[in-house]
Amino acid sequence: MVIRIVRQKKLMLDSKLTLAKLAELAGVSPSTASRALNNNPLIKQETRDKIRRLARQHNYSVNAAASRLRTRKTHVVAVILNLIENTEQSTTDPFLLKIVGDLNQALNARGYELLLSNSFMASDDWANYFIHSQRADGIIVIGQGKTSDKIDQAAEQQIPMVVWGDATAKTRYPIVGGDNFAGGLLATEHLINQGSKRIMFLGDPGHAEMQERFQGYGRAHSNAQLSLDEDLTGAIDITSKAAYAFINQRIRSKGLDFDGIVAMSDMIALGALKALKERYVGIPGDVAIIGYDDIPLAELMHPSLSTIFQDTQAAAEAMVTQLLNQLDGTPANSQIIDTSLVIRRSSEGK
Amino acid sequence: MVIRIVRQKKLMLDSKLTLAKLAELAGVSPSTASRALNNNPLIKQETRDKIRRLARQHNYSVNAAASRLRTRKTHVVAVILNLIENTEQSTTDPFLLKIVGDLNQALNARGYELLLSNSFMASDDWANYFIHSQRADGIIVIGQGKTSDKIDQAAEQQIPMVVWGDATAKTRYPIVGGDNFAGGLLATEHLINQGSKRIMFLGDPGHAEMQERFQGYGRAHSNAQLSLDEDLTGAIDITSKAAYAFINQRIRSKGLDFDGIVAMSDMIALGALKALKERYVGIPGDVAIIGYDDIPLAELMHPSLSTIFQDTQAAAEAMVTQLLNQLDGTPANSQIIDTSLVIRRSSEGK
DNA sequence: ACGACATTTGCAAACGATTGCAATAATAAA
DNA sequence: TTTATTATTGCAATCGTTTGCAAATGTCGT
Repeated sequence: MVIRIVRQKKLMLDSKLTLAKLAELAGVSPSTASRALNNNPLIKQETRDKIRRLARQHNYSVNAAASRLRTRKTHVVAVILNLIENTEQSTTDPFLLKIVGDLNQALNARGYELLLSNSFMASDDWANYFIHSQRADGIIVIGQGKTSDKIDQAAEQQIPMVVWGDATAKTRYPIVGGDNFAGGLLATEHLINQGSKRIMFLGDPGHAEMQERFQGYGRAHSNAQLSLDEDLTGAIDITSKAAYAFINQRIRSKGLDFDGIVAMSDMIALGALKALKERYVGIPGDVAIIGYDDIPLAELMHPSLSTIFQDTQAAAEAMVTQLLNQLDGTPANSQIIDTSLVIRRSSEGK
Repeated sequence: MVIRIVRQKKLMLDSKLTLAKLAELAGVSPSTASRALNNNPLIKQETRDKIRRLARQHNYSVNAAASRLRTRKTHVVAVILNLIENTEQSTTDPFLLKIVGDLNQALNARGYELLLSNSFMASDDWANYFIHSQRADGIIVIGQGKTSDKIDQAAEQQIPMVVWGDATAKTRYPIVGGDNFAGGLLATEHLINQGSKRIMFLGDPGHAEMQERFQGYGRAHSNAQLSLDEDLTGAIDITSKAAYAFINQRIRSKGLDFDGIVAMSDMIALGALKALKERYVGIPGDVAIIGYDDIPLAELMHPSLSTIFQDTQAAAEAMVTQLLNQLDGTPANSQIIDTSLVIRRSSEGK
C-alpha cells in the first residue's frame, strides 16, 4: 500500500517534470538547464554534467512540441507512399515496404524520425499538411505515381523533398532511383544471351520508371539485331495477380508464342511464373524469366528467380542525404543507384 | 518575371500565415478564428464559414507544434517494431510490414498519424521518449520480443499502449493477437488428417506466441493419439534462411525422418520448401507442409502454400480501437483475432 | 424602453523550451 | 587594488494555438 502511494507520487512528479522544475532542482535557471541539455559549450562542463545526470535520474525528456514550436525544426521526415490509384500495389509489394524500412534506419541514424503516410491521408496539399504545419521538416515521396500532380504541386512551394523514381527525369526536385535503362537492358540482354528470341515485356510502360526500362529492353533488342514485336508488350498493373491473369489469358488466346519474360517487378514475375508452371511450361527451358527488385523471396522460389537488384539501403541513404542537404541549404541533386543483374535458375542455361 | 515576383510574394505571405494574421484578415480575434477552424458551435455559423473559406483560400494550416503544446495531444501514435535481437526478421518478414501498413490505414481513418520506429531508436525508455516528450499519444508495439523488458518498463509507467502478440498472456496492458493455440492446432490437425504421421515443428518455442502454437501442435497429437517426438521440434529463428539451413542439416544428419512440417511463419515454410525441393522431396507427397501468416506470396508458390491466416486488417483495427479507448479513459481489453486454415496444394491430398 | 437572457465575440493567460542580450562571476593584466 | 577580459549564468521575450472567463451584442417579454 505504502509502496503504491510512493510510486504514484513519483510518477506524478515525473510526468509533470518540466525544464523549469528540473532547473529548479538543479538550482539553476531554465536557460542554463536548456543549454546544458543541449550540450552547449557556453555552460561549464561541470554544470552540464550535473544537470544531465539529474535529467537522467528523474528521467526527464524535453517536450518535443514546445521545442519544435520554438526552434521551428521537428526532426521528423514524412514518408509518403505514393500509390498508384487503382492497384493494390501498396500492401502487396514487398519492395516498397523494404524501402520504408531502410529509410527508417537511415533517418534514425541521422537523428530523424519517420512519419508514415500514404497518399490517401494528408489530403492533397503536402506542402501545407506536412511542412507549413510543422509536422515534418521535409518529405520523401516513394513512387512518382502515374501523374505527378501532387508532387509538382509540392515542388512549386519549394519545400524540402526527395522522390524515389526515375532519376533521369528533368525536375526541380531531386529524384533518387535505380538505373532503369540499364536494368531493362541488362535483364533483356541476359535473356537474349541465354537464347531467348521472343521476349515478353511485362509491366506498365506508362509509368516513368518502367518507360526507361522499356527503352533498355528495346536497346537490347536492337543491339542484338532482334526485331521488337509490339505484341510482346504486356501492359499490366504491377501486381502478381495481374501478371497471373495476363499470362493465362495470353496463352489461351495466342498459345505460347514467347520464350522469355522480362518482368518489371518480382511480384509480376512470380505471378507469371505461377501461371506458366500450372501449365507445365518449363522454366527456364521453355520460357526464361527474370524479375526486378530482388525481393527476399526471389531466391526462395523454385526455380529461384533471376532478377535485377537495386540497392535499397544505398537508395535510402541517398534520399536521406539529399533531403538533409536541402534542409542545410546545401544544393541537392538527383542520384542514380547501382543496379545489377542477379542470375539465378529461372533464366540460366535455357 | 512579374509573375515570379508575385508568386514569391504570395509564398512569403502564406508561409508566414499564422492564426493571428488569418484572424486579422477576417476581421476577428484569434480566439474566434481558432474556434471557427475547430468548428466550434459557439461561433456563428456564418462566421465559421467565412473564416474557413478564408483559411482554405490562403491555404493556411494550423501549426501542429503550437497546437500540440497547448492541447497536450499530438494525434500521433508511435508504432514500434520490436524486433528480436539477433535475427534479421525485420526487413525480411512481410507479415510485420503488412501489419504496419494496415495500422497506418486504421490510424489515418481515425485521424491519427503513424510514427514508425524500430526498437533500435528511442533508446530504451519508450514512455519517456514517446509519451512524456509529447511525440505521440500512445504506442503500439509489434511483437513481444523474447523478453518483454522494455514493454514491461513502459507498462509500469502506465502509458497508453497496445501490443501485438500472445493475447492469452496475463498483463496489465492489452494485447491483440491471433488465436495461436487454435492456429497451431488447426495446422497440425490438418496435416494429420492428410496422413502425416511425423510432423516437424519449425519455429521458436521460446517465443510466447509460438509457445501457444506449440501447445496446439501438442494437442493435435494427443487428440489423434499420436505421440510427440521431441526430436521433431526444430527451434530456429523466424527466417527463411534459418529454416533452409536447418532442413538441409537435418536431412544430412538424420535423413528424411518426417513427413509433415508445421512452420511458424510462411517465411520459414518457404525456406524449408526450398531445401526440400532441392533434394527432390515431393510436396506434399513425401512431406506435407503448412505455414503461418498467409503472406501474399503463399499462393504464388509452387505448390501453393497452405497456411494459417490471420486477419491483419481486423487486428490493426482492434489495436487502434484499444489504444484510442485508453486515450479516452475507456477500459481496454486484450483481444483475439480470428485465425483460420487456408488449404492449398502444399498439404492437400498427401 | 428596460431588464433578463441567450448568442457571439474578444482578452489574456497559459503550454514548455530556446536564445539574444545583459548581468554576473572568475580570471588575467596592469 | 583596479580594470580589462573572458567564462558562466540569468532575464525576458518569443514561437502559434487554445480556452476560461468576461465583455459585447442581440433577442424577447412585459
